[in-house]
Amino acid sequence: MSDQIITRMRNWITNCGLTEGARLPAERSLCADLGVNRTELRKALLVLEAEGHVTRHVGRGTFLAKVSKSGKSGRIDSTISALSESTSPIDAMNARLVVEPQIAQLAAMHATPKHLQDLRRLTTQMRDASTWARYEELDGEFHEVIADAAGNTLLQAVHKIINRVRLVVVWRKIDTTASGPRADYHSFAEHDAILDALERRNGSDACAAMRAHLDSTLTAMTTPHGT
Amino acid sequence: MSDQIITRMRNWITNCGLTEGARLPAERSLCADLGVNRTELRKALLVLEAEGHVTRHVGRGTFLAKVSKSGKSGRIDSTISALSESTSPIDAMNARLVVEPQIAQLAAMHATPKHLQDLRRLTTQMRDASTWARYEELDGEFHEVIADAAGNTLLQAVHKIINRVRLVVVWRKIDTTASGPRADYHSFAEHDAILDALERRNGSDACAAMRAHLDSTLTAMTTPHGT
DNA sequence: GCAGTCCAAATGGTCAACCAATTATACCTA
DNA sequence: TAGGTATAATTGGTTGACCATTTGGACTGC
Repeated sequence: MSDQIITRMRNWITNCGLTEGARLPAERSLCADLGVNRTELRKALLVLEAEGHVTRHVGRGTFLAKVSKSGKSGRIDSTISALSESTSPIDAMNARLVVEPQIAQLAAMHATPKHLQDLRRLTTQMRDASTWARYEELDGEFHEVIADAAGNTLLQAVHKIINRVRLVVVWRKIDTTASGPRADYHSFAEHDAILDALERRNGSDACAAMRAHLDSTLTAMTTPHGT
Repeated sequence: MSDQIITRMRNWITNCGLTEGARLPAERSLCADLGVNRTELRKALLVLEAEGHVTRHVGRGTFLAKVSKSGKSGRIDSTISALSESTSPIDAMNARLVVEPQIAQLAAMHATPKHLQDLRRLTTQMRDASTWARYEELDGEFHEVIADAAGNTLLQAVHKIINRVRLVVVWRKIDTTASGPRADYHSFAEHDAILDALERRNGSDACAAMRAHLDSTLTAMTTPHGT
């Protein structure tokens, strides 16, 4: 499919080290380098031209237009805003339930001492959080550290996307006037269980503990939060 | 300039009164209506396809895309090119192993008769594929239909991202000169097993069958492909 | 040495015939 | 009549030769 060629060309452009305004290799040599025929390459170039990334002139060649080499985060941002328009809160939580337990399982294998140390620090800080906003911030960091510990950059990115879509989609129902989580807040013990499994390098326990944690959160979210 | 044709096509689409999923006139008649030759029209259609506004199928025609999908794909593309720079082939396959089995499990619950019918058709077509490229295309569609059947737009998007990053990252090692998969190709039975579990609405079986399929593919990928 | 000219090579663009997939239709058989 | 099968028509996709433009160097004349 030519869709793939377009992606490869985008990739090539960002990696070829050419600055804006530079001339690309001729079509006939470029398609030999990439191992595709000229028609496929021209299809990709046409799309890139329509997007404004390159300009082409007969007899002269193809040139890079001014492409802002924005970092990954900016592009992920636009993905998130697009996805959040068509995702329901339930979908977001279910997606989290699909990915995070297995991320925890991988983290049990690959977590470094630094990761475990950070997680221990975070569990302590969460217990001391005086506001819900502060707690949420620490909780998000807790999950991000685990995703990082899994050692898979693609899964880490997926985790980031899912969680940020979730933050956009599920509106905070937490009473922001409250002072903070009580000492017996259920998530404390659940976080401890996850961390304990990670320290024991027990992947299946970590997976189960993470699933229990998310289930518990989902239940709390869908239940009216009276006492 | 073909830029103008693209604009005219955009206007034509918005004014023609066709609803989403409707079929456009055939290229040969459309380019007569618009007074342009087929090459120019096809350039415009290619851009519109890359933008996600239309989809095209050999022998069937060109169709207006679902509006929910339009606009997202282009942005997902840039996300993919960014991610593929920092993802290893092993990471890509592992990410697939994390997400797809559970997607299959959800699909067992939510698949519509239409989904199952499409999957049955695809399994047949894959057996008849005369080239590896054709088989890969159908296989990709098979997995996409399952992701769609899971009924979770966020998971579907995640699945799409992972698979397209994988396509960029793991370079095709398949001998493109070969005629196509043999009749006893292992994936045939594995696809059948997945489809069978989906038709029986058995989520755990579907999950296991998908995992077995991906494991098998991963093994084949990492093993030198002698006989 | 220099300006001008010409021409060949290289480049992106175009076209018509052909290919492959799909669908519609006619036809046959039970 | 129902259903299957072969066949033709339709559709989007591909290919290779060819076209139009630009560039750069060789050549010429002064």
